[in-house]
Amino acid sequence: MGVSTADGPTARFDAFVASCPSRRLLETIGDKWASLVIVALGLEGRMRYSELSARIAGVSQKMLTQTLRGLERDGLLTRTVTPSVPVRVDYELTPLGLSLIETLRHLKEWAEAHMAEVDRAREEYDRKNDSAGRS
Amino acid sequence: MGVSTADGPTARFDAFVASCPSRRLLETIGDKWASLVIVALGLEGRMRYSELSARIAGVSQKMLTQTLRGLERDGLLTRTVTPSVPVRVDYELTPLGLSLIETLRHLKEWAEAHMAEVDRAREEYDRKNDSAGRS
DNA sequence: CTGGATCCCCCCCGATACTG
DNA sequence: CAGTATCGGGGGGGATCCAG
Repeated sequence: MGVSTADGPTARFDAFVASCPSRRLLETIGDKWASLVIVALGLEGRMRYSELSARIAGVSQKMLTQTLRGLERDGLLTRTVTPSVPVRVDYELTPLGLSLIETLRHLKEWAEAHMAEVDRAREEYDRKNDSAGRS
Repeated sequence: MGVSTADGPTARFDAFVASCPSRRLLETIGDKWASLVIVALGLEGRMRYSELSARIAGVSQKMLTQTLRGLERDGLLTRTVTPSVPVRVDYELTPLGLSLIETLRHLKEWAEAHMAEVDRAREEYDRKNDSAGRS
């Protein structure tokens, strides 16, 4: 709140309001671990907590759990507890989560097509600012 | 380091390595202000620093400058200084930056089509955990 | 007008220890 | 096996002042 005092003619394009769907989506999948969890589940189908933990190298228990809770809350995946000993918990994408994978593929395609350009731009930019510097 | 000791058969899918293009792209556009700058420039074409500052409500000078530098480094936009008094600086998307807008549109489309579902899922999730809570 | 420099707070996140 | 609770460091990012 505070960004847009009125919902009327003040907001010309909604992309700049916090409630804009696109921005909220970016906050979700822009999350480092969230997208990895989604991709992993998209590839493997259904995974246990320990499988996810092993698959996504570098994630801590805390972040994995936190990420899974968030995605479950968003309705992107389901959490299934099998009350055995020891407990078994499985995670699986919902149809909603599966549909998101299509979108992630578009991102992947752009990245694979253009990230090399980004690399070159970075090298050039860094080279200019490392040696010659400013002014 | 430590994530992938070997580049050989250890890494089965590159999406989980930090150098994966998709992940790097997500780090870029997942940045709160970066995507807003890109969208703004995509709509308006060419904008001055002050125009961007006014257009993207809530961004601080520091973050705006920092974001612009990052995007310039990535080759997504150009920075043009007109040495008048006072100085005038214009920002404009490069062809590379323009191509990224197409990708952002896919995100937008998914968001507009499905974010309502996410909202419903959240409400339901919160309602269940606010009242009944945990066992 | 554009933005660099500095201070500083907050929150994210990793590490560790403990529970069912 | 699958978490929760807690502590603490580090960095993101806002506010402010200053420079070109």
